[in-house]
Amino acid sequence: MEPDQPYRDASGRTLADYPRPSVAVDTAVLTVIPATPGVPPSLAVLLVRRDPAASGGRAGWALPGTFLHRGETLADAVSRSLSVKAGVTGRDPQQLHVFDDPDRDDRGWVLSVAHLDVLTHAELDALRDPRLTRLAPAGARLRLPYDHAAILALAVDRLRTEYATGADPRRLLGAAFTMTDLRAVHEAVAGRPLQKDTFRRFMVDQLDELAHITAGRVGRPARLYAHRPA
Amino acid sequence: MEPDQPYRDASGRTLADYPRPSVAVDTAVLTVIPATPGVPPSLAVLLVRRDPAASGGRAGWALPGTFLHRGETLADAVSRSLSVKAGVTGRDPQQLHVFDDPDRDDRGWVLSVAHLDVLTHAELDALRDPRLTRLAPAGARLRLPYDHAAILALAVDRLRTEYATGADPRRLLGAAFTMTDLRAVHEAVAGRPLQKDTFRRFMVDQLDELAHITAGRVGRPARLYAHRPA
DNA sequence: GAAATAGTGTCTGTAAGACACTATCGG
DNA sequence: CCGATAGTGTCTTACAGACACTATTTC
Repeated sequence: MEPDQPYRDASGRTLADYPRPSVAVDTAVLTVIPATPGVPPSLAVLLVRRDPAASGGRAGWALPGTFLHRGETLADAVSRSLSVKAGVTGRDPQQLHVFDDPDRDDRGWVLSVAHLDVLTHAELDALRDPRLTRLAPAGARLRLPYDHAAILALAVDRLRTEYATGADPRRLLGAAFTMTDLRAVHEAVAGRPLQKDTFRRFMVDQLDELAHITAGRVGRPARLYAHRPA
Repeated sequence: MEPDQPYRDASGRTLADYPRPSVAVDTAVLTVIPATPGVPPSLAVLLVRRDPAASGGRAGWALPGTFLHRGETLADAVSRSLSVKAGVTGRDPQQLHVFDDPDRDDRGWVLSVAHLDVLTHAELDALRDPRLTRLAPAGARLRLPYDHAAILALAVDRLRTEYATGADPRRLLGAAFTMTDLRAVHEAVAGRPLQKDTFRRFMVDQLDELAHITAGRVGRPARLYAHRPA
């Protein structure tokens, strides 16, 4: 990837002659676990077992991460780390922040670019390796190494901001859903109950109204909606 | 800075045995140039002369930037680049985004962390070296190298978002100012005129009302306000 | 008084929060 | 009919946008 005639500065040195940091990516993969009878849906984060060699022999759980390889973009590295460490294919990782404390990693000088990615629970549970990964409640104060607790907090905050502005912007719901389904997802992200009527009025004109109606369940059937193509 | 017993991974290699990118910082330093008779205040960005050696002999202007040195935080590197390249002391640089295209810099593999910093025109004009720097209108489509046009656009957007939420959050105004002064600054940042009455009603209860009044000028004297201590 | 600038009264439209009501199903 | 869930009517409050008015100065 280096040019044949590497660039040399005024003192005749190339970029490689100056000290460079290692650059890592760490990703908070968030999802919404669907409701089960009696349990509301909840926001969860994907954790992977820490490499014992990299963590000084200590066990534990951490956000998936990896070092950036030559020729890769950060998004590539995020996808690779999810694929290798969790068996999961990422969708659209989004940068959050660079953690840059020179002493944050005792292995050396390591910058970490924090990312957020969002997957449906179906994708995540079908793909992830249960021996290497677990899902933990994203709202809880988890004990995580490095800056991972801060990354998680940033990621949840970012996702909440996104979900406050529109209808399921990360497409966690499928092709057809009821207003109650949509509200349940938004409540899981927000971490608090939302008003039924206000919520509906805000969302209804951002969605396509389908002709179909739910049937077979208790209570009045619900209208079905779909995401607007946009 | 390296520990005496460097960390070795499963294959016995240290972090330094893997390829690492160079990491740069580039900063959009924004300011508001005060009104002169007949000319409204305007948002401006600080540009520095490009190092001809680094730009293949081509002249031109760019955002100030530098490479990250060992032991430095990104904010440190931003401050250093402003100090060395422009003679300016930065205040509170804020990360915007990491530009990570592996081919974005023809000198090699260089990541750039874009930053925003904001200074008063007084600070900037007292400190900056006019032979090395100029102020350019931040709204214009400037021809800038690398991703600098994108960085500038991100920086302006971020500043607009900040100024939409409160009264002069970056403290571009001094200890006492009129509502018209405040509105002029917000209009320069927003890049469009704002309603006099709506603006006042939104701002007035975020400020401390001073006892003093302007005098000596044409028209009704104006009440003076100060930033609330926060 | 005229020009200029500062500041306010008030109407309209929109939207959130809150509450209670109506609608339509299964059993 | 009852229980359960879906969906709406409507009141209150708040606030942005818009317009026109009043207030206080210099000349």
